[in-house]
Amino acid sequence: MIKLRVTPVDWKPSNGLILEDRALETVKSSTNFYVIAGPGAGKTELLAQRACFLLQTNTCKEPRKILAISFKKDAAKNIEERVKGRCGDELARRFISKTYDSFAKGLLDHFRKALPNDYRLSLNYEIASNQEIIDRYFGAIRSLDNLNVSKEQINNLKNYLATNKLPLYSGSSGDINELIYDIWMYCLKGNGNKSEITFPMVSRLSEFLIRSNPKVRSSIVATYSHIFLDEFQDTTSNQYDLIKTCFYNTENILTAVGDNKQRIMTWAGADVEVFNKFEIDFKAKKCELLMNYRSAPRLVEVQKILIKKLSSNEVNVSTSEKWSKNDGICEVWNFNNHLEEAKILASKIAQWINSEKLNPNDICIIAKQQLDQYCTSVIEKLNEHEVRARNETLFQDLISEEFVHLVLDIVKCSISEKSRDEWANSREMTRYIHGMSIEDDLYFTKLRIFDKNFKFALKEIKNKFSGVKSKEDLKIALDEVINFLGKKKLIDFFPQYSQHNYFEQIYNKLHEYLWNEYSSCGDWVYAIESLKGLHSIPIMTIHKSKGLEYDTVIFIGLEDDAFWTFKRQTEEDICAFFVALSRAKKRVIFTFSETRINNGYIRKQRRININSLYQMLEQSGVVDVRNF
DNA sequence: ATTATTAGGGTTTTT
DNA sequence: CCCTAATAAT
Repeated sequence: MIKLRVTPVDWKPSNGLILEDRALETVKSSTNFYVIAGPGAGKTELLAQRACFLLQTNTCKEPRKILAISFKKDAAKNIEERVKGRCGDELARRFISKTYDSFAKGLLDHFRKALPNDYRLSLNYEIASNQEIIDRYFGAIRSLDNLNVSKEQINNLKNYLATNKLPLYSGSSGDINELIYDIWMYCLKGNGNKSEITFPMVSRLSEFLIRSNPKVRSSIVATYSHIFLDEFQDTTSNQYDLIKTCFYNTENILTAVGDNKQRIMTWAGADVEVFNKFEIDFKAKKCELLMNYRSAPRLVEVQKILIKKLSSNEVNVSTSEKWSKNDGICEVWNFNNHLEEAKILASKIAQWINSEKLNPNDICIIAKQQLDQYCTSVIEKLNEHEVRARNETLFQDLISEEFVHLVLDIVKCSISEKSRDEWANSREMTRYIHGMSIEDDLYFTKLRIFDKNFKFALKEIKNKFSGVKSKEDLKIALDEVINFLGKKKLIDFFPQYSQHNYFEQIYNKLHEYLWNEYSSCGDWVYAIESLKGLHSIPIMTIHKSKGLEYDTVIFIGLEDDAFWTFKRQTEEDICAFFVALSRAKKRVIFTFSETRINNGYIRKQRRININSLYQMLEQSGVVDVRNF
């Protein structure tokens, strides 16, 4: 096979994308770098371009790889797709995009036997939540009585479990260190010889085994020549320790990107100092980007006021040339009560969808938290306008599963001829699952047979799905898909499904949710698209919205009650507000309602504690709308 | 049995 | 912060 190589000097960003000079420098950099850039600056795009540069110029020398680490599965998927799209599947095979947890767990599973004796883990260990482990420990092993530990320490116990590097200090009888040590030992010993640990513990074990085995470490160092770290501002000490143990004082080149003004996870353990640590430990150079390709100029003006407040220096953010100077709408809408709010929002949204030809998923409804309390009425009123809106949280864990995607792709391309992407994806995926390798001498013969079987299976699947009359029928049809893939092969390919009932849980949920969609429209293609969220307005918390963008954002409830943490963590809450605001490309509406139902009580809403947020809006010329 | 006090929840991802 | 549920005190 001929491989086209580009010299670093000749290399140009693909898709005609223009990068700021500084960004281009980072893309081609051969030193450790960190990129600080606000919303819409193209941080992820920069990483994708850099991956293309490294692969296309063979700066990341074959067969070495690029390791990209993100927090969320969809973010990891997103950057992987961009790289595939830019430089093709062949080169993208050396681009490994993972979440922190899958990276840590992958290492642990591969090198489990190299764990130091005291921290041996059973072969088929299980993942549990912090709370589960703590509850079970105090339920079965120990009472709280004979402990020399404060109440606060007990409350924060779940945060302490994986705070420190291994090996643990075993403490003295009854104190916090001994307690933590004992819980660790309880987890490792586990239930009937099956260890049970949490994800943060996975990370700690992984870090420990790499630190204590130079050979393991050097194999990681040799595998990856370049490392990308996305959303770096939210990195915890635990995660940073793992990265540092792997790559400190090596030839590997690291690139971290992030934005301190979008740090909204310190309450969950994000390390405020992480960029400084990175700068010192890895002698990393800093690069600041000052473009906002996402938001219209009026919205960027509002963002600038917040940036000034958060960083106490003026930042001159530029906007994309596609906008006119006065583009962008930011308003506060005031209502007497939540029903009036729901009614007016729904009719306005329906109007936008019709007059501006927006898709429902060009619009996002955001609340600080407790989506049921803030958004139920709007959903009802939107339904009256035949606009669907849904709490995205309820679907996220389902639709982010690779296996769910595969099943939906297979069903869609069996039903509809116009599904080339789905066909190509599911064919490739199924080939992998069935263990077909291009290195096999009989590959092409096998491929012919495979394609024949695949075609036949699609036909069978189509028949089954076309005949579905009830929820039970759907189960039979889905089983047909699983049988074709082979449940065992599926589990071998996606080892996470070997956890005791993880697979069943997801499969049952898929069955139920897909049935709900199908029974309301009677069309499989539409049902699948709906399940993926293509026909509804997503509703989410600020935290979920991080990293996403929409034409229009409606933030419901810019009120004291929603920002009950404001006094305690003012800066973090201003960041949260900034994140919500900066999701919008063209228009963002904040609502304030004089009263709101909370747990069945009508509560008067105020804007006293969060007055500084309103001041900033006012300062940037945002108007309070009262009459509609 | 009634009232006073206290603790907990509410923003998160991950195989 | 501010509501609820559980527990303690009267």
